[in-house]
Amino acid sequence: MVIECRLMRSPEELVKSFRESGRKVTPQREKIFQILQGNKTHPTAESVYAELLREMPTVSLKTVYQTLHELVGMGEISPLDLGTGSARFDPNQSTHHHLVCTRCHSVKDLYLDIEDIQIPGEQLEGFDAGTAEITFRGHCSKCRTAVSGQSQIAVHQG
Amino acid sequence: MVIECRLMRSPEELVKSFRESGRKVTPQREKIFQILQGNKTHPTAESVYAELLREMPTVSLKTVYQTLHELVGMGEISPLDLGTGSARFDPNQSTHHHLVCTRCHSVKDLYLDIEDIQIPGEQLEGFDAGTAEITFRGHCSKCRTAVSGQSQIAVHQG
DNA sequence: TGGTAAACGAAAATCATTGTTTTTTGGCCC
DNA sequence: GGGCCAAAAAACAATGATTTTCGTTTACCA
Repeated sequence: MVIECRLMRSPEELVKSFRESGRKVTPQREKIFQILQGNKTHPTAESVYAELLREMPTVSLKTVYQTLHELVGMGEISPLDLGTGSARFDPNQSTHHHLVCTRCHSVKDLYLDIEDIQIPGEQLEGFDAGTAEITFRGHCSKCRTAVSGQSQIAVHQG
Repeated sequence: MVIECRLMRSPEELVKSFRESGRKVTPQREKIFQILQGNKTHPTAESVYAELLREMPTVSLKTVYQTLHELVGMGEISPLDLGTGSARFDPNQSTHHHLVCTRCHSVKDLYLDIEDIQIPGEQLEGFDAGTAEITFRGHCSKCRTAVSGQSQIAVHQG
């Protein structure tokens, strides 16, 4: 499997693309583009909002959601539901999978060179599978230490 | 990879287990055990509640959530976040994956006989991956027909 | 059979997200 | 540069899923 690199376009290109598709470009939107560019933290709407607030104290969360949805619709970012409570958005559009820490909810990208997974036909029952995401769950290095440390005083928890 | 079969224990065994661990057994809980046993619909808390209501009109949703969480904590059922809006619970604890219909949100179990997936060490960075779930997204046979039919009148939507 | 901690039910609270309404503004026309 | 108008923003109410709170009831061990 060849891994191809597809990142979200640059803020400048997005501005152009927004205008071309009849969308308007506002300072709020431009700033959101910048926050997302090259962002590898798999931000939630809330975390984008928090960063945006630092420069635009009156911006509303609704605006963030709306812009993120526009970007998803245009195929610039991917929505991600990793079971961490809120939706995440990923400007990295390359084929990749995720490591999710079940303790601190951090997410790390994973590039796997795996063969296409074969699904036995009798189990498909006419299902048309377009995408396959693999989510690995466990503990990140930080939490692994924290958990083993913690277990000495709270063995019976969890 | 050998697929081993681990189902939720029977209602009778769960009653015993609840008592042994200091938990109390109420009629509400017993009924929830029965609803879950052998259930392959990946029910949400809400759908368990709906079924429970038929026999116990005064039961509260809170009771359902509490009991489901107890069962998750005891390892009898698995919580499942498949991006369908609400958490689902699966009494089937065998290693399996899921087909999720992006249109009607139905979920189907999938038993894949795949090798353990190798993660390149340099990408792991000390991460300790315990589980790997593969989620296939696409359209179930019903929705496949529905979607292609619909597209003739609403080509520009979506 | 009674005491007590656990579980229950009802309703309010919370969290993530979406709708609604009113006001503001980007981008085109002159 | 000023005006227009639909799109976007802001403020805020509303929704759906889940959790908290709190007063009441109940399982179960003594």
